[in-house]
Formats: sequence, C-alpha cells, structure tokens
Amino acid sequence: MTDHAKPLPNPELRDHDPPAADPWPDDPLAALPGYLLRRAANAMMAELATRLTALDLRISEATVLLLLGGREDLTSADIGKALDIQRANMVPLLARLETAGLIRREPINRKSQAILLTEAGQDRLARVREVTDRFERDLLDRVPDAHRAHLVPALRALSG
Amino acid sequence: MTDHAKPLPNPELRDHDPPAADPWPDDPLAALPGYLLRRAANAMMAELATRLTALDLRISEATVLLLLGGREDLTSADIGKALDIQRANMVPLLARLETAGLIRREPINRKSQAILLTEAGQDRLARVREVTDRFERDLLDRVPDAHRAHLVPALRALSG
DNA sequence: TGGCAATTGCTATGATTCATAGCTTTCAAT
DNA sequence: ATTGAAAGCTATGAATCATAGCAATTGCCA
Repeated sequence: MTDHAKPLPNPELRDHDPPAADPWPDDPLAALPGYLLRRAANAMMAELATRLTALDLRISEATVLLLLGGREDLTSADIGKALDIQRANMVPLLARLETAGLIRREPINRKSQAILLTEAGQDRLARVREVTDRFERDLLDRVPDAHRAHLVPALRALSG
Repeated sequence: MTDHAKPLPNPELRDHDPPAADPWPDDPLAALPGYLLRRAANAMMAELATRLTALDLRISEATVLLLLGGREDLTSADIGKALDIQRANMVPLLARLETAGLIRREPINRKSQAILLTEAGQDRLARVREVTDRFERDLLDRVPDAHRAHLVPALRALSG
C-alpha cells in the first residue's frame, strides 16, 4: 500500500554540500530506470487502489468496467485477452462483479456468453470514470512540464 | 510472466484507414498513463525476473545484493526501509540468501546484526550487475530517442 | 541511575494476486 | 462425421504482501 523507500542511513559523510540533484546520493538503485519504473507503478497503483475503495472496486474490477463501457459483445475470454488475465482468474473476478449486480451474462450460443453492464454497472462505471479521470490528471500533474508529454509514448514503447 | 494485452476484437469497422497512430483504436485503456505505467512495469519486471532465473535469484533478492554492495553496516531493518519491505517479510528473504551462502550476519550488538555479502555473494553480485546493466540498457533502448531522456525524471517524480 | 518508549528480529497468519493443469461441453472446419 | 480448438470452470500451488504479537535489547530522559 505504501511505497516510499527511504534513503539509506549514511553513517559517514553526513554533510555533502549539494543538497539538490540526487536526493539519495548513496542509493545505488535510484538511477536505475527499471527500479524506478517498478516503484512508480507500485506507488501509483496503491494510490489508485485507495481511491477506488470508495467505490468498493479493485483496480482489475474497475478496469473491466471501463473495458465493458459501450460494448455488449465481449466474452470473458475476450476481456481476459485484452487485460492479460488468465481465463481461470476471470472466474472469481466476474463472479464478484456479478454478485455486486454490476454485470450480467447474455448467452451468445450454448458455449459462449457476452458480459455486459447492468444499469447499476453503468452507474458505477460513470463513477469509475470520474475517479480514473481525476487520477490520470493528478498523475500527469506530478510529472514536470518538460517531461510530461514524453511519458505516455515512452511507456507505450515498454509495454509491448 | 507474459504481459502483452491484445487489442480488442473489433466486430464492426474492420477497415478504418489510418493504420498508424493508435495501434488499438478501440481500446479505451490505451491512452491512460496509469494503465500504461502498470503494464510497462509488469512487462519489464517479468522480463527481468526471467533473466535473473539464470542466477537463481528473484528480483527482490537481486535488489538486496545490489544494495549490499560495498556496505557492511546495514541491518535487516535498514534494508527493509530502503526497499520498502516489511520487517516480517525480510526474514524469509534473507533466510534464502543465507541458505544460498550469499550473505552472512555479523553481530553489531546484542540486538542488531549487520547483513553482509560473503565471497560467494560478491561473485553473485558481479553477475547480477551484468544482468541488470544489460537489462537497463535494453530497457532504455526500447524507448524512442526523443523520449528516452525524459523517462527517468518522469518516473522519479512519480515514485516519491 | 532508573524507567519507559522505541527498536530489533522473529513467528504466525491471512489476504491477494497469479500461473498451471485438467475437465466437460460446444463450436467449427475439413 | 470426426477432430482440433475454444469456452467456462474447478482445483491447486506459488509468490507477494500486510498485520499482529512477542521477547530481548537499546537509548533517551527525567
């Protein structure tokens, strides 16, 4: 939930003058993009998870609602493929959403069923959108102007 | 382990002309920085984890070795604080490293003990550095030149 | 100096996430 | 008509992570 690594204790060299630049001059990890990527993602996801508790949703559940918005033709397997969730793991996820009355299932044929939002699901989705819109805005606000426009393209290059 | 979300099936509108630009024109998540951040981090961490299996180390274990490099004064609690790992969860982590002969413990007083690398630990650390150096280089190589320099500053703004 | 709060390292435990394997039913293509 | 693939599910195990509590020790402060 919290993800704020503390600087290492620095037994010797208590006073090194440039107090700016690198906030953790003795942390061998602070410069590693991979490490920073993980930390940033952890911190942001923890933040988002916290905000979503007000809607009684986990991140994965909110993501499913987002994906379902406006669509009425997606199967459990489709959603799983889009979000990289195993078929087996879709079961409890959708079960929870169904129990909460947010989704229902519509038979496509005797094998497949479409997952679609109930009215309650649409309402909840609207609130999810408020939370995520605000979240995305806050997230971008945290990155300095000079770098902001580069974040999405850079991340996109990494996620494929 | 895999983290490659597939585009959604697009039942209607099979041919929309600009085939470039947004590779997932119908994916409502593709534009969200938070979502991309999570996906990028998952993809990269899966990749790093795979590379580290050759050294029989998990990411958290390799990170501890990295942190321990050159230091001989860090306690379990120090490491935990630096990496944001609960004290309780440091126990099995360090136990595994100790069993593997990579670290040993040196009493500081009757309450605390310093964690330090054995010779084998130093050797393993050297190999960890090779893997992570290469990994960080490959990671940065994946992001287009125009955005590369902005990644670390942007991530740094998000992790604190 | 005596006492008390904080720290250390640990056990135990539960929640969450995620991957794998296997099963049955159904669809689809040859 | 048969067979291979897909859908949806169960069961299970691994890994990560958070919480609570405990005993011993330390350090601060009156």
